[in-house]
Amino acid sequence: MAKRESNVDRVYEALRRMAADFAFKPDQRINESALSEVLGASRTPLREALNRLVAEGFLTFQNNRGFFCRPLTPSYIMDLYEARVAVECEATRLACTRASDEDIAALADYLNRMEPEYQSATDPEALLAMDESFHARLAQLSGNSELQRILNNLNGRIRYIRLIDLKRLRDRARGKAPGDISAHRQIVEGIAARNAEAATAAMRSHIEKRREEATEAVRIAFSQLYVPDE
Amino acid sequence: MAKRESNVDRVYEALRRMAADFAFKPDQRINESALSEVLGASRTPLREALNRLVAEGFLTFQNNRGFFCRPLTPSYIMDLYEARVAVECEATRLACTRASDEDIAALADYLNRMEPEYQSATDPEALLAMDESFHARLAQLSGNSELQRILNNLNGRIRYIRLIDLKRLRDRARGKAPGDISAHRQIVEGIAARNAEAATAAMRSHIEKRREEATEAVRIAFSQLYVPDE
DNA sequence: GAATTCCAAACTGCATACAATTCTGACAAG
DNA sequence: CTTGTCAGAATTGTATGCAGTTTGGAATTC
Repeated sequence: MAKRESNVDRVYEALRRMAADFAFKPDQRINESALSEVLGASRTPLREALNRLVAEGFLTFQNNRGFFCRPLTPSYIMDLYEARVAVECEATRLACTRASDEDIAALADYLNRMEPEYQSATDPEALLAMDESFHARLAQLSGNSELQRILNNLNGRIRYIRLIDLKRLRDRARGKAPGDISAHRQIVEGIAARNAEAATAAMRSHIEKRREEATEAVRIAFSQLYVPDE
Repeated sequence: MAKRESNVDRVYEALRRMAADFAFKPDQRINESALSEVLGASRTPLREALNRLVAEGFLTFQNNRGFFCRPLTPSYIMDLYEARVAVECEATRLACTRASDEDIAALADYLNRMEPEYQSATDPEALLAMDESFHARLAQLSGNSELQRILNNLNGRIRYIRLIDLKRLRDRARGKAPGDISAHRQIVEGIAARNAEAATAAMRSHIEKRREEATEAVRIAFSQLYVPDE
């Protein structure tokens, strides 16, 4: 009887996904009327959802001109990766002093259970889902919900680029596992040993390795976004 | 002729300030009609602004029940302080390798010029403004606008507690300067020496010293918010 | 041909109206 | 005294309409 989810929430979820996937091209202007028809809602709830996404950095807004997709530039993506370093390293540090042995063991266990799938999966979407899931679980060990919240936001905006990055890893190293689970394992070992320096160093180098590919990944992103096929 | 600022923006700014100052009491339900009259706008732009603030963590939202002020608990405030550590330490680290000598000198200079005012000021609002300004400038030196954005958001939500904290410092140490500018100076010196370890360590201990007071500050916050006078 | 002006069409900004849901408190039953 | 129920009041959810602004391109000028 009671509607569990409002129209705004539904529209918001749909838009977040679209914005994350760059269904709106970088800097593209968004037509409210057209979009409201596609989403089956009037402009009022649509605009409420759009405003949330502006506040989260997925979209931008200009007075009397409406909503636009966020830009896509190497420096923007670098900023996001650097912010991830900030958030995830601190989360790792906190996990070292705060997480229970059981919770750490559970994360290590998760890594072990996932490994076969990790090794065999070739679908970048699946790989990314597992990767994000690991990082999210780790952030949970920090016990800090703000860090988790920020990380979730950063992940949404960086997702498209990480997907490209994973695709490249797969294509470059045929036969080798694209997801370097060893880096994840190293981080968890550091936490298990309650060695904050080792754990954060591992996390930092893990993320920064990906960051270095950002410029190239952005270039590929543009070619994908503006070329009709595949 | 052209309106520079939309109604939504004006309402948003007003609401952000109100939310930061806990003009809405923690967990208090917000009445849209009443608020729209106070702010001189209809519910449509009001709700758009409210949605932005939900996305930024200043407010919460429940379906069919409307908007509520964010809660105020020690653990929530601790989380915010810890997130500040994450963001500001990484910003400091980046500043060490990235900021120009001139920019670092300018920050040191700002600190010197502010010192007399810092020492003499007793108004917590003024002290906090200077403190926030220093931290914002430092974040600028990182060259990372995401870190700046996140810091700005955290500062807004933690502001009320920091204000109380400064008031306590002033009242406890009569005659002594409440703003310990020495900590700030130490951070800048670390950056000037391009010594990331020293600079981030100074930043970390600076913020964590404040964090330790959080529980007590929250207690005071509640007594202020729910007692008529003072 | 390039730059400028101007107008109609398209779009955004916002108030309002009404439907849907939740809240309040009076009353009844246990 | 507590719990349950129910109708009316209050509040939120969303569609719609219109005013104000921007946009795109035809007409005009240099």
